Amino acid sequence: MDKKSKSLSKNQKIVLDFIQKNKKPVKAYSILSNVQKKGINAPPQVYRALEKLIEIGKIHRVESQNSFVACKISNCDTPHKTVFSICNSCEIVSEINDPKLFKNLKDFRDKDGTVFDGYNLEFFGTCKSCKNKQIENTKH
Amino acid sequence: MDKKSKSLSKNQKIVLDFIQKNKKPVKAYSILSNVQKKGINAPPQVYRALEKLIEIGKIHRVESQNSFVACKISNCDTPHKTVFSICNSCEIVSEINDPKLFKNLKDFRDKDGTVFDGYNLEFFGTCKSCKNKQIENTKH
DNA sequence: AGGTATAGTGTTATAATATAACAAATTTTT
DNA sequence: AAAAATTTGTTATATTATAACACTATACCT
Repeated sequence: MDKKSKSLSKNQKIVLDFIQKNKKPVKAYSILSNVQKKGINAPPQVYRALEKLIEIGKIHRVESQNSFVACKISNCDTPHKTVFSICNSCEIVSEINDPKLFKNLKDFRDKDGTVFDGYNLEFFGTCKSCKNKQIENTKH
Repeated sequence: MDKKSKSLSKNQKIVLDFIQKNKKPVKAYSILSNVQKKGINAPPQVYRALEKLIEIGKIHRVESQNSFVACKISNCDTPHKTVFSICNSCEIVSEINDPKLFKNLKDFRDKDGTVFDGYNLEFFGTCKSCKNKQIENTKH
């Protein structure tokens, strides 16, 4: 049994469920309006669930978007160590799981030798699909 | 002459000046209240200046804090490629300029081979000074 | 099982962060 | 000097997030 899978509360389940259903990251108030039929009425209920879900690593916060996305890494035991690629055009976000990069970041320490508890890395660019669309549009 | 140093507008100078005076990152509304005596009256004036200063690389946005900090890298010609260390305790932010890490990030491409225009990396931990204070407090 | 500590809930109000929209002034380019 | 582009000043409002408080459910302990 996984220590982290203590079982979520009602609101935590509702919020996680909604986030997992979405391929793209979702915003807090979008979550709110989508789960009101399930009995979540006010922002603090959403933000509390988000806080907990982030803490246990089930979701991540995409800082540059103020949005939230489900962790895609199975059996994720490393909350607060995240790498994303973000398309500047369609804003789609993918979680990156690159062992070499992961190791580089994990082992990094600064000039003082400080070790870090966590990190968040966001790459920005144009995703393949958007790049293709741009090329389409160039053809007169 | 540097292409980027086109000369800043009045509000841009005022805002940059204030950010550069501060060792810690500053928040937009803190900037506003501190430059009101210089004739900047409303949020949009601050946010516009911030937007431009970020664009030209004079300042960076610390995403996890919604705050803004002057670029510490002399002759910075790489806006949107930033690495910070952030103390969880005192929230002080240092810009990291590590050639090896820089190269790793610059050269990184994802599974599709996509090259990225930029990135933002934020490391979280406890800075030396805060760690020392914690040890002090342990000594009954 | 009963007591108590911990975590979660529901609610109202409000704080903090950020942008839209528009008219006027300034600077840059031609 | 006219046209174009940028910056300004302003009001209003949108978006994101938290404080505070009373209450309820769950876990945990001997």
